[in-house]
Amino acid sequence: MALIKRVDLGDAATAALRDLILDGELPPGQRLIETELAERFGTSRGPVRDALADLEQSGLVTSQARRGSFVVELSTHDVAELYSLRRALEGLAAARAATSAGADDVADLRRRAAEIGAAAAEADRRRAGEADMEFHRAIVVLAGHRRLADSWNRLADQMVLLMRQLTHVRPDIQARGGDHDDIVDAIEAGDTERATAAVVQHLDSAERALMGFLATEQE
Amino acid sequence: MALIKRVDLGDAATAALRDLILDGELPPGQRLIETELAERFGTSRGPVRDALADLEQSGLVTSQARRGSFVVELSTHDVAELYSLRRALEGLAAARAATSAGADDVADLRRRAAEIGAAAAEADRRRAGEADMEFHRAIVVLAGHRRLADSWNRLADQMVLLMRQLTHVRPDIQARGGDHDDIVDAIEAGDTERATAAVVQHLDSAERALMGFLATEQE
DNA sequence: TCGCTGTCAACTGTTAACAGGAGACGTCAT
DNA sequence: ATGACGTCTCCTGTTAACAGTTGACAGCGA
Repeated sequence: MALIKRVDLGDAATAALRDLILDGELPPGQRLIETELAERFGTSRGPVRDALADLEQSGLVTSQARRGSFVVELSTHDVAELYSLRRALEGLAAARAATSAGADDVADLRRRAAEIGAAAAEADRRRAGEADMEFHRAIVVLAGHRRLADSWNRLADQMVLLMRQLTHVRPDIQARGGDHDDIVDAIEAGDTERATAAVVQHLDSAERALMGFLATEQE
Repeated sequence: MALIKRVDLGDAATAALRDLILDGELPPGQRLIETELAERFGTSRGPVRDALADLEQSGLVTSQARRGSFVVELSTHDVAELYSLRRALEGLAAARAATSAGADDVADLRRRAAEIGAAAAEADRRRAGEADMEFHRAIVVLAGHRRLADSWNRLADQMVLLMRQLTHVRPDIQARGGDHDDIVDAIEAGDTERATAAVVQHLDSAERALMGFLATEQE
């Protein structure tokens, strides 16, 4: 029995617009005109307004009253904010995951960590980046904390946009994996302190690598 | 020259609805009917929908598709989520505040801490609760971290709702101050580790007190 | 008495139309 | 040539109307 598709145009528009932005079709700084998007999606402006409001909360869009909406442009300052907040959130997530994860959860994490390595080995940066985000997302999900997940998801969208923004300029960034295993080990051992420390350190080095690249990139 | 008030009905409706909820006029579980609110605010349903969407992001309202919106009811599970996330966010905030706060910032914090004590001494729980939130908010603002502040503000709204929900049942909860001073001391000293630890410990004991109360309350 | 079915009212999701503000462009004066 | 002013167009904020769903309730049958 196939359920009948019961689309909510607002949600559909949100998903469609998010994809347009994250796929780079609408570049950072791009002005977003409600009527234009509505026509593109085949709806009226209502659902588009919903989508813009949603994505503003996700940090992908900024709105200026009576001026319009724009795809956000992330700066190095934003990178610093994103990573510092990720450390706080994912540190908590890893600790909780360490206490709650079962054997199959750990196996799943290992599989994901391996996927990152495999993609990196093939120099498939796109796939490696996505696998990396999925690895981190899996830990957040394991934490079993709705509000934590909500906050993290907003950052995740911005991270994808950030990567898009960077690889567009020069596709050279990707955290070499490796310490993903440390994280999984700590979670498997149920060691909350070490799990937190491993995640924090991992994110720290990722940020440093990114910042170093941006520094050389900018002058 | 007084600026001409340039109201955005959407924002105004959000503020109005938030006040209605946080003042307890719309109790937890209350069904929120768009047309009713629109009439109450003297607008059409558009701005009301904006407000509902906003407050859903803030965690004050839940929406079920085609079923309507409701004021959220917070459970002990939600309390646990709120406090664990607050520890993560405010721990980071305190650390950043410790590195960035100037002498006048510290003085401001001391003033706020004293206000909490004063209100508590007069057994004015309402005022003490508000002063407490403002103290914590001040630290978050000092952190100078937009995304952190955004995440925290969502939780803050839910905290106010939580207090409203509880003091309505039995107005007996209020974290006795005291360790607020420890937090300020650490920030003044510029000691990030201690600042984080002080905030975490403060929130930890506040949560325990609250949970203990809820445990006795429920049976 | 209990369960099923069909009707009905209410409310949400969606659309189309209206009004005012903001920026762009051309014109005019200096 | 340059700057100020006025017009004009486009777009957002807002409103009102339309259509489909949901839950409730009454009536019917077992």
